[in-house]
Amino acid sequence: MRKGKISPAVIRRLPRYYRHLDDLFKAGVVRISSSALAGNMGLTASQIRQDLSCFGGFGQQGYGYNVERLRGEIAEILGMDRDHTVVVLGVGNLGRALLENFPFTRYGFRLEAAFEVDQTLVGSKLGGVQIYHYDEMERFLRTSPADVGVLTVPGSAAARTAKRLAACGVRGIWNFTNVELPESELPGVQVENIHFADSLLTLSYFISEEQP
Amino acid sequence: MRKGKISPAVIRRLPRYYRHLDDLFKAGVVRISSSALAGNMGLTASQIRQDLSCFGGFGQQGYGYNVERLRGEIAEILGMDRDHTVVVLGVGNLGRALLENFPFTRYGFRLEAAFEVDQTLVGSKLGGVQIYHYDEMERFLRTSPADVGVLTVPGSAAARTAKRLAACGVRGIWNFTNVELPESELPGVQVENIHFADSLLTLSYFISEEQP
DNA sequence: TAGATTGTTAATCGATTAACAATC
DNA sequence: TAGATTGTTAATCGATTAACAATC
Repeated sequence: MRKGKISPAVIRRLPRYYRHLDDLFKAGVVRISSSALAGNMGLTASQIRQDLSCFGGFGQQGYGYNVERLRGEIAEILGMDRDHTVVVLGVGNLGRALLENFPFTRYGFRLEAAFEVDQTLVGSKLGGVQIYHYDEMERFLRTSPADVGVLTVPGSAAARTAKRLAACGVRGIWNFTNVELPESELPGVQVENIHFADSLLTLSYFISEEQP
Repeated sequence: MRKGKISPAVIRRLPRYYRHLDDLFKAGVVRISSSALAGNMGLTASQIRQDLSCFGGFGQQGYGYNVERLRGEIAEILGMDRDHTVVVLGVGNLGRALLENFPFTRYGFRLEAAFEVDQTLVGSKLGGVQIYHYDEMERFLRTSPADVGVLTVPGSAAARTAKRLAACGVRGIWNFTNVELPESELPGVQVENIHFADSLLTLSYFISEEQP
């Protein structure tokens, strides 16, 4: 289905396509043309057709795209059907926010466990997820390997936690710390960063620029 | 100092430059060459020189860049010296995480207030910030305008809260909801999104791809 | 059939890399 | 001075847009 190497620019747009198609699907829309979707998303019709054609011909001349089918195809391309497993490292406010509110299952992830140093939290559950002591990580992952580790530890613990996760065989790290992880020391591990500070500073730039 | 229009690609890299230069500065490094910084950051020296030259000649032939000066210049370009004001909308787990843990001041933002519908929180403080009722927003912002609103409300309240913020004259919205804000209805407001789901799905793509 | 809309090829635009003269 | 390193111009690469034949 996939035709050769997909460009990073296209990949970064896929989740957004999925989100819009899911909204359309839930709204009962059956078909959509590239130009209607483009209007929706603030892209050009040309770009949408170009992007989707990387993966195969999902549309039909004179008709457009079937919303449900296209949504399903993109879900599959994104790996949402693979039942990935995930563990959370660090149950501070942010870890807690993710455990209690983020709909991992909606995106094909199964939340297996959380790890935390604070003994008052160890042994309890949050969002239905068992919290173990941070040092139980290796033992736990030996018997129940996880695909992804969510890094919500303090910045000072980020690099070494990442290395321990890599040693435990995770294939992805979802990094919420404002620390740049040394990818050279994390072979075979995909790192996806959510850098709050970078995002806020980008906003700062734009609001400063418009009012010099 | 700024030379013409700066490309989006460059702007997105500026916070990362700042972060690395800040680390170097704190580590006591006085000067750095474009190629050393490039090695650090996983970019090319050429790109760094090209990027920085958008804003003027901060370097010196045969020497490189003075870390403290360059850090300061980038801080200024990003508007970190402008004492922006910010309010938080919605004090769930995520709002709380930001109030208690995110170092707004380090990035030049002054946290003025938070707004929440839950009466049990209204009137208390979190991270030193007063929590008002959600409906006090207009009254509060009339007397103390804010530059940025942080959107940590439930998705269902996102669009209408954004519109109210825009009507109150904020110039930026830092959007943590997984909802696409209708920018056409937010004239003059810069929106910067942190879409957790998009980020996780990107990671999902990469770990699924490498193991087909 | 006629109208609509795709998938794809070609043209344009923007971003990155390479090269090098200028100069500290 | 000699060595290092910038800022900038030119070359390459990648991504977006335009155009249109194919076809539902």
